[in-house]
Amino acid sequence: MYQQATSPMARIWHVVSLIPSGQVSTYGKIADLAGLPGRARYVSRALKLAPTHLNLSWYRVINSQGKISFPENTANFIEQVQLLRSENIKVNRGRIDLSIYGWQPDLTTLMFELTY
DNA sequence: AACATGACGCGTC
DNA sequence: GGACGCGCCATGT
Repeated sequence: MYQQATSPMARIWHVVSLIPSGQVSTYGKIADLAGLPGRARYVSRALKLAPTHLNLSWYRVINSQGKISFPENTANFIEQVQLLRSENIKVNRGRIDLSIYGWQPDLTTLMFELTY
């Protein structure tokens, strides 16, 4: 908002770290909040490249259709389902109800946490 | 330099 | 819902 103090990827990681437990967000929404509208694909790349020491809750990010983006029957898919369910999120065939679990960041969060 | 590839999104049919 | 097409752009070949 005042300057690009951090790299685009670092901003993405930051935003993802703000998603509360038990809730999910989407690639596109994360991109918007990170100041990268239209860059959903970049978010997926950022998650893949995220250093493990960040302990990022990558599994809280799904696609805009409310579905897990990994193909079913892949290790990643299985793991994501387990992690989501461990936070009491209902997952049916890779689908999550965004109207129930979708993260709705409030103004306070945006103003005090996203002042790049 | 040129082309292909994504943990994507959106409009259209 | 599903299947395309197109936009997006950093990376890899």
